[in-house]
Amino acid sequence: MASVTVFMVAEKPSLAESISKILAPNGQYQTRKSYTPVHEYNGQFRNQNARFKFTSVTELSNRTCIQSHNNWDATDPLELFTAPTLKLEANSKQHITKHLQNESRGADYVVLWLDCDREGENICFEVIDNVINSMKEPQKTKENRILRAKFSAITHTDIRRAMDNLVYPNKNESLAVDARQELDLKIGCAFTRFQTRFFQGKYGNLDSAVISYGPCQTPTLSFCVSRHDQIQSFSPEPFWSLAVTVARKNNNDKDKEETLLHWKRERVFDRQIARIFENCVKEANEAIVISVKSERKTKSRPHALNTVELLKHGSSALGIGPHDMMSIAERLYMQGYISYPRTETTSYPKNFDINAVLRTQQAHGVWGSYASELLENGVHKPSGGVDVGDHPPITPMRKAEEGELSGDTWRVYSYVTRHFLGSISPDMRYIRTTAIIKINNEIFECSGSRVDRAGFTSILYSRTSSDTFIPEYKEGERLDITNVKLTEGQTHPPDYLTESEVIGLMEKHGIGTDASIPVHINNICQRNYVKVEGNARRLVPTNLEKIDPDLSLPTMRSDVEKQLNYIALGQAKFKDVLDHSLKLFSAKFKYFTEKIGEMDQLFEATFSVIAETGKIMSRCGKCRRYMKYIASRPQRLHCKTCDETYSLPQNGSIKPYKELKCPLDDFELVLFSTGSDGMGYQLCPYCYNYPPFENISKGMGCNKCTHPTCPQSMIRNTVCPCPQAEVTGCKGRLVLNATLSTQWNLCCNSCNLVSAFTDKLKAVSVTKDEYCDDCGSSILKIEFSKNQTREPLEGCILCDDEISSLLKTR
DNA sequence: GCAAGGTC
Repeated sequence: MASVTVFMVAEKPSLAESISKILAPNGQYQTRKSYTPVHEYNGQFRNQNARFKFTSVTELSNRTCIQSHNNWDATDPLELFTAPTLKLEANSKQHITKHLQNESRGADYVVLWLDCDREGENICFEVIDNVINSMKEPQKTKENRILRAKFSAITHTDIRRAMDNLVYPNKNESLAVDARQELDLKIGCAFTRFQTRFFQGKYGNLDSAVISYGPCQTPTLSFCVSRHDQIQSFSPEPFWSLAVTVARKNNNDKDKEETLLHWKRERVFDRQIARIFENCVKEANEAIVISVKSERKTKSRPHALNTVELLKHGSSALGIGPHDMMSIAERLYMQGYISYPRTETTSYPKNFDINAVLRTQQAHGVWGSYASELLENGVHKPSGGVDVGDHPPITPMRKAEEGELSGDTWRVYSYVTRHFLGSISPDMRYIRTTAIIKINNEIFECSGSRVDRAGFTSILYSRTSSDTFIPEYKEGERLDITNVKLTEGQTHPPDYLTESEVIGLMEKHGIGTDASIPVHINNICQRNYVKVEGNARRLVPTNLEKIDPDLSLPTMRSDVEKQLNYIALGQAKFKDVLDHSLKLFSAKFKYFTEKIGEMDQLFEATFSVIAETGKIMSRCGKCRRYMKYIASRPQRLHCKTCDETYSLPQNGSIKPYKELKCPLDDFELVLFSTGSDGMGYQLCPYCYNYPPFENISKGMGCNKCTHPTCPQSMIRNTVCPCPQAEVTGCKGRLVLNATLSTQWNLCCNSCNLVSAFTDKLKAVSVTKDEYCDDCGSSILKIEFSKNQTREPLEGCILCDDEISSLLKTR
């Protein structure tokens, strides 16, 4: 019988392996090392003998970039909304692309085992793009040979069922993700650039390199800010409360217990009225017990552990921030101590072998006997929780003793294991007794509770809740009043949100995912919008937090999500939704830029205007007055008279330099030193050129070898693009310079006009003996720095729009 | 230098 090849792809290596284990006959397969491992086995597929090849992707995701609009200075942010976007390969993607192409060569079928959510569907289509041309008979394959496995848990039944019911990938769901990516990118970039530029040009002590905006990070920040506003606008109110103690009659003095009662009215806000109540109680001779009730109560064991719960507990109880928590959990997972730490699921899947996990902990030095007891007496099946079908809950995978893991790693492992044990332990049971006591006509109560069965609390908490006792009162019993006191208090504002509360709010409003919540919180901390304070880890906004309220509502995200849903369900076209949303946000953006004056007033209250900050540094080449140096990030120079801000190289110190002037533009030079090598560079803050200037200004050509027509430097045939050329008759030629390694610029050797590349470029060179067909200028080759992932450009500096858009002329 | 979403 003929044999077919079935090529299968999972989202990560661990999944390819565990699914192979389930599907391969007798769990037997061969593993071959490649970019990611490939598992192979023989079996049956659609009644044919088949060779299965199962591999995975890791970092396939494409990055979307906005072509030719990377220059912050040359692009109006509003243009970003209509600019074309590009899907570009991440560096390491080249390997995975090749890997997929090689491994799928000659395949008859492709089965996609990517996570069953929209992101997964989107990756399906990326995989398809990469394998389609390697498959046997590519033109025929599209419809019925590329198949999607839909699974919700990594269990035998679920995986087998998925294999027997293969479907087709859903293009609409994938398109919804494409739309989200494009929207997030364009909106994020436009607002971030505008905000950053606007405020950095104006204020001196903004302590952040960038003032970012995003549909997740901004609402996250706004939770913290609205609590801050509540606290600021809070005015305390005085209140009065009655504290009454009673004691049983007929008791000897020595064991006469006094019990503090709780006033049913709690407190009143009027002093006069409080006095009336106080007198009313003071007039009474005794208190009467009206009723005594005992109730059995239970506190339920926790659901199985998911990521959000782990993060919340980490922050509130262990003092470990979400970002650190994830890297610790990641490490524990990689070393095989715990299961996959990114999951939303809070209930153990049906086939989850709880006892097997328990057995791994039986010999544990701390909780081994507890685990054994559970095994003997039977576990308490967890109730409630949801199986989202992504990954099983977070559980321990193998035993680790305290000495084996260090510090926080051990504390996290210990919590994961205790939580697991707690989630299958009996509920906590306690008895609560409440006595209602009347004094004149005022009602008081007191209550106590006694733990009947500690249940899960004995393993999950280091301290189990202790009992509180009250005397065994009887109905109708009369008590002595031993003390009546009117106490005065003040209402307090709510406290700042704890990190744990913010995580809860994000989850509730659907902001971010289990994987990205720590990233968003980390972002707003790192960019100085909030600070984590105290052991309780409360997020307190800094001065940077004032953003337009309309744009920071958590509903911003969910409204967009609604639109995206229509795409996913096939009820709306990708383009229509995208156009609609882009138009909407572009209108919001226009409104925002017009209204920024109002926001500005808020800023003026907390920040000093740039002209009033900084220290005097060097003279401006235009007005000849002194400019001020602003040290807060990003360091820059500001000229008050011209109202201009000039950027400086970062990560180094700036000093005045001998009052020497740049021959090109009259700006005074500064000394830039990085400290690490102790070397200083003399630098013109305006054109970024550095000595020897005399060569440039004399039109001598190369500023390295000083040769007037050095081929390395001179763009031989390129006339100066200076706008005054026709008037001034400038016939200069351009000289190519590089200053401070990445700042490339072109300088006219006659009129000294400088055009600088503001993007970070790896290299700019002149293509030898190639000239533009239209104007005869030299052809320029531009290579971008690594992190830009842009293809090199080649073209004429005067005629090629893309190249000239990279240049800013000063 | 800018988003958010996956993965390592």
